[in-house]
Amino acid sequence: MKGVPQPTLQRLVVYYRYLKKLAEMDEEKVVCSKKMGEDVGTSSAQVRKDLSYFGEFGCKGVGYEISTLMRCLERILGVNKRWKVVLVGAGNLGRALVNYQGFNRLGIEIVEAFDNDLDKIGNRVGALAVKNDKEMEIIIRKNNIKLAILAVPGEDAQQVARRLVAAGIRAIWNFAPEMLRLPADIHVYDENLAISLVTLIYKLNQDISSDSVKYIG
Amino acid sequence: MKGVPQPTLQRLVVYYRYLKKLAEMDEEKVVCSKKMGEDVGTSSAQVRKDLSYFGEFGCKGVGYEISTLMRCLERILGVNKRWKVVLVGAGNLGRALVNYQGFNRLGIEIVEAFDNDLDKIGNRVGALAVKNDKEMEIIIRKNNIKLAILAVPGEDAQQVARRLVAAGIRAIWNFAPEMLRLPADIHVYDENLAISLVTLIYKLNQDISSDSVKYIG
DNA sequence: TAGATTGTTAATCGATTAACAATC
DNA sequence: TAGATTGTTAATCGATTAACAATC
Repeated sequence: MKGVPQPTLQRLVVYYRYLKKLAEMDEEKVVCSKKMGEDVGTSSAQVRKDLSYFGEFGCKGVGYEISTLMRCLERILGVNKRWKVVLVGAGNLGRALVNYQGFNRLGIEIVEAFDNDLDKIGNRVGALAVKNDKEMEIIIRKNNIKLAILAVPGEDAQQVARRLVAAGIRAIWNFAPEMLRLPADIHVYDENLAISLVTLIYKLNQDISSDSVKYIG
Repeated sequence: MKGVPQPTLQRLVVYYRYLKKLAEMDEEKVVCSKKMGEDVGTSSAQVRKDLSYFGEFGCKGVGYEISTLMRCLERILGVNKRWKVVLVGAGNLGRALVNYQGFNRLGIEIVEAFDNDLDKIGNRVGALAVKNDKEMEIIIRKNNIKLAILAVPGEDAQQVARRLVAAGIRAIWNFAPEMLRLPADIHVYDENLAISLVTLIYKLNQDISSDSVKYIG
């Protein structure tokens, strides 16, 4: 149950969503790794290998029972439970995340939103009212919240992150373009939108450069 | 210039942002790979290796001239040019992306926003007015736009993506939780927010499970 | 039984790390 | 010159792929 590669974990989420869709369509009871792989864009060997980190879920010569595997993945990933989450930073991105559908389906519930901007405090964001971030620590402690979404400006990120950890937060989904320096046992996922975008621009730019080489040479 | 690992590319963006900050602070003219690595959370060997894919930028015994390396990375990544981008899907996420600062700094300019929802068409999103997606193809062609942000519901994603490609789009930043099936020469970056979040939940859940083992055993 | 498909082992591939000669 | 640091080569590590025995 330890040493699961990060790529495997990410594919597991994809498998889970795929199985959920299959289950909704309700056409087949069983799916094999070959079909799964083709449908989600990987190989059958990869699918079997990924699952093998967690146990045996299939039936040789037959495949995987869709509903069973789905529920197993649900438990493995932890999305069978409900998770309370706080948002810090009620800017454009933060507001979009609160309103984003699809988190609910994964058992995520954003229960509070905080900001330090007096103009934002009190505003509605989805079903929430933005609260003063001074209340942050108390509310996080009282509700025993472990997961936070950090969507504050880069220059505030480190300081806010430390406050979150001091208040009992154990995992941070970080949208600020800053390296957070936190205790090693705090889980951080850096969601760096600029990185994603620039890798696309790089490839686009490569194409164009090699095109012009064609014209010259 | 080919065969650059994706992780290298992503770190290059981090180095670039780091150097920009150093340049703004204007304290040192030169930085060495050791300091760079420590400050951005990797090793000096990794920094040198990453750069070596593109040439020689340093001075043995000295380090890298900050402003020079910055400009080199700018050109390598393609962010020295301005890139026109269209947004398709003016929901919460799409609107947040249009308003997101930080893209501008990377030379990205979102020049049009489209939607098929009559309630959204005509609304302002940042400085843009949302247009009917029926006009999409014509406008993309006319302005010779190569990059699109796809923020439509999952069920529409495949069909919209095909239309974008037919209109001349060469790279898609895909926020829809769908595998796009497109010609191999189209660049797609899947930005899957659910995947990121679930990997955090998995780790959080692991912690909690092993905690309870502690109490039992 | 014959055909299909799993779970796993071994082989391959690719990225990271360590070490060091070159040289400022 | 002595100390520092690059760029690169070789060693290591980790993930993917291929192959196949087990078995439904």
